[in-house]
Amino acid sequence: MNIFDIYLDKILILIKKLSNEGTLVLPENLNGINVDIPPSNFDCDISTNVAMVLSKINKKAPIDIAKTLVDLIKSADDEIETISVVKPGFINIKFKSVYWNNFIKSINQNHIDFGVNTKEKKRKYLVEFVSANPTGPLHVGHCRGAILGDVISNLLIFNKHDVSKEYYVNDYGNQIINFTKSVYYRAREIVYNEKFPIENSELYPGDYLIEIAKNIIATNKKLKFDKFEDISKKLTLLSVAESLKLIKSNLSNLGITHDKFTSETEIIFNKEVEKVIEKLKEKNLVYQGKIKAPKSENDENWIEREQLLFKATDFGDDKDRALQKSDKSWTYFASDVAYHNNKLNRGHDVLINILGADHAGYIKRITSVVEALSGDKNKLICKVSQLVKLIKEGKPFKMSKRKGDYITVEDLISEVGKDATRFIMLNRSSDVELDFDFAKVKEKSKDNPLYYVQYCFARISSVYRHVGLDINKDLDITKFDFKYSIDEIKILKKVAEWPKCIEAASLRLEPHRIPVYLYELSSEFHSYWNMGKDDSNKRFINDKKIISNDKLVFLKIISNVIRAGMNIVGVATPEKM
RNA sequence: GCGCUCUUAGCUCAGCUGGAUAGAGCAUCGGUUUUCUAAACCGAGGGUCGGUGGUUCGAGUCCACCAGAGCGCACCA
Repeated sequence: MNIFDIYLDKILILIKKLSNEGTLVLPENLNGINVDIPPSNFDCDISTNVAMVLSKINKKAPIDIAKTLVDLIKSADDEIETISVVKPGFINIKFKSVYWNNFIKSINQNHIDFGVNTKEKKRKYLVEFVSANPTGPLHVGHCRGAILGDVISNLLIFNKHDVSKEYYVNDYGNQIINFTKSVYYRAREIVYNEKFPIENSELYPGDYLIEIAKNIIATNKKLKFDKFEDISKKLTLLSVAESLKLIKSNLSNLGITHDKFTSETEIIFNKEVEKVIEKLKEKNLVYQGKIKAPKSENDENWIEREQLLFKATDFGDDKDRALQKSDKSWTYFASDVAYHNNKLNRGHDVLINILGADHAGYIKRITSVVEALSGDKNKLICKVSQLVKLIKEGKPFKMSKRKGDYITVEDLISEVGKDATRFIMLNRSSDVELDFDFAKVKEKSKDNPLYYVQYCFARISSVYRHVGLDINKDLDITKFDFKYSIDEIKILKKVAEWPKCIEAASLRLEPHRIPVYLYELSSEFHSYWNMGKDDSNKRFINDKKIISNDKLVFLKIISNVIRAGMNIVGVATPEKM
């Protein structure tokens, strides 16, 4: 629990007591009451709106309610230095330094769990992310969602939940056939010296297919590249496997590993689609019918056909969705329904899907189907990551798959590095388009927030190194002096916000709050560090090369929060820079 | 035409599920190194939170409408 919640509980107990005594009327819902961080221009530590929330139902001015509460709060708590009522009716509290001393003591004792959200009960999560078609290496477009999914998983794991990270392999359908054909023609190019039919727009032109073909030829000496139909099955397996090898290596370069790869082909082969459709039929959610043309669409182009449909409109979707194509084969949607049923059968409490912006239109139908199968509206949460606008040499860089003119994850990592990529991609809300400027990401200055935060950790490490200690080892200190200055307490107040940051980030699955917080904390620290230039009392190591226990603990606490945050983000905390 | 996401300082963006005088960075201008890492710090200027209404003690935040940007809208995956 964080210090704000602890105080909120105190206030709730107080007003409930007053309500029982009949001196205060409480609304049914107390959720509007909160304890928060006051704006920086007020000289206080926490602030509550309780009087304003209670004002209406008690038919009293907020200020008057606040005044009566203030006396009661003050008399019940001897750690309060000042408590005041401010304009609209806020109650502001400033603690004595002993309060912060106790705070430090408590996090120094259980530093490993500091920040972990203990309010939520432990649950089983399944996070599906990336799930890019296995037709080649990952490119920059996949990157943001990949990192988002990975960090959401880290965040849930940090909060002690059970998490399975999964990749759905779309190794079935026309795109895979075209991909396999492309490998086939590349192989013929090598074996028979036959020109690759580049004019065929269905085929994949990328050079990486040559590598894939070479690898397959080298490891399958007996394979003859004569008639495509004769080897298509075998070649598909081999090509997809090669592709996945590339993708896994890309992911590993980004610092990402999945726990499970589920194959679409396998889902279809195991008749899971039939089974789930049977299940939906029992619920009367599947029927043979026609989809109506959208109003604006040209009627001439619209082909109406009767096919097997899922009643997505029962769940708020704009149209019912096709499960079967006219040749009776399953649509992508049908196998995805089966895959989600498969996920549900494995007993997860919550499913999370990370999707790219171009798949946002798909959310309604898949959440509908999960609701239909599980009876739970909130079983599946879809998180969309918006596009990344690449900027190179000051200009937007457009990728074109046809020209083979796109930036792969490999290019990206070798140019700007894993950590900078992860930190920058996460530093913004996933709801917003992101500018990714190669020049800026590579810059080693405070323009680059990654280095700014890492530098903070490195400075702390440096102090420890100077007094012969290792920042990565536990501190064995039992004796404290507990004399912290106003400037140090200011940083400790920021540290106290860490659990709140984690809570907000995990509640809304918004990991960008973590880099934003780490930047703010680092900023406070750098600021303090520079005070040491004018005031030697603020230097960590004194003239006699001695550091106080207070300062050692102070640094330790800050470094632990930074390390924990950077671990969630998935980037390093170097001791020297 | 419909759906989803977005619109906050010159630029890039935060804003903790409705709170107080809306915050950072970049850019601009001016300062800070015999001392723990200057990849740092301090100061200055810069705003009709896209627009109009509404909800209430209180709106950048919620609702409606409008404008603009991006993404999507059949058996592709």
